[in-house]
Amino acid sequence: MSTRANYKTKQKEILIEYFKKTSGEHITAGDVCEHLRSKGSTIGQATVYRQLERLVDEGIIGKYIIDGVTPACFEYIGEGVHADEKMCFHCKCEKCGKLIHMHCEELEGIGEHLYEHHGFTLNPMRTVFYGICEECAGGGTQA
Amino acid sequence: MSTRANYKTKQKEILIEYFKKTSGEHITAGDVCEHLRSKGSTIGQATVYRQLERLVDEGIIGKYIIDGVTPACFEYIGEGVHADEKMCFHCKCEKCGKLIHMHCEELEGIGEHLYEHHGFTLNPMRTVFYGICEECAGGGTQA
DNA sequence: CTAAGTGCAAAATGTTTGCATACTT
DNA sequence: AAGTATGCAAACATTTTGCACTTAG
Repeated sequence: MSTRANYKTKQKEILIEYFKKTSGEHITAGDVCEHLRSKGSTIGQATVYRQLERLVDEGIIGKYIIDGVTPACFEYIGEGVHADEKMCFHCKCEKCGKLIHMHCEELEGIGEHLYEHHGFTLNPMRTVFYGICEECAGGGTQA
Repeated sequence: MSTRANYKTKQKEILIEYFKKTSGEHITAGDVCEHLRSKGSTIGQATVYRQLERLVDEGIIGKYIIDGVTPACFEYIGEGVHADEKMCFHCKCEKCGKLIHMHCEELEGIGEHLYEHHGFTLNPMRTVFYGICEECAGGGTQA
């Protein structure tokens, strides 16, 4: 957990740039590879995965596991900034598959509750709420 | 979503029995196959996966996605009973990998909150909270 | 008898790993 | 120069799928 040499490589820069640019979007490892390929600045997928993992560790991006079949997706968080400031939660609709961002103070409370009452330090970055989104629930039948 | 003939097959019975018996435990598809193999009543893994999916649909078992690499795990919920009664949440420790059951009324509140304020119908069955468990956080260095 | 479920094995997919090479410091 | 990151391709693990056969209704 500390064997992090952290060289400043071109590939890492590119990845960070890409995530910074797509801030707010959910990017999969595949998306990254594809995007890079189309940009000419190809990066081996092994490197992509390795750097992604590292960037998550460094808190630069967040990783969200959707369902284990669908590839995990990543999202820019910030470089120096700490996530506490945004505390962004995610909700995944089980019907339409949509991933919803959610900024909510009430929800932030659960983090505290979990800590105070259960000794569990919640990582909102990785936690995804599953359920049915408004459209799918109310709307009725959907795609 | 309704092409469910639902025959009463031996395999299905066996699976339900197994989950009923292991109520409270987290079982992976692999666990099921392995267990069955050792019991002599082998069931093709394709069937296991297919039935597991079905049982989840029927609300007999719940499915929990852990990290996308680790196999998904399942857990008995009940046959006639509806999950609302137990509202069991799960917390996954990112360090030791432990999956913690959690019965908590406070947390149940978030379901309501999500619905009332965000129109999102939470599925506690599939939602897993990620973070660091008490032992790993307080204890210090761990396995 | 007909439709549905089963089982085998192969396929598909996302992610990880080994090793030689290129690059950072 | 020494150590790290990269890249390719093969390896892995889990889950899905095709198809012939068996079973439930």
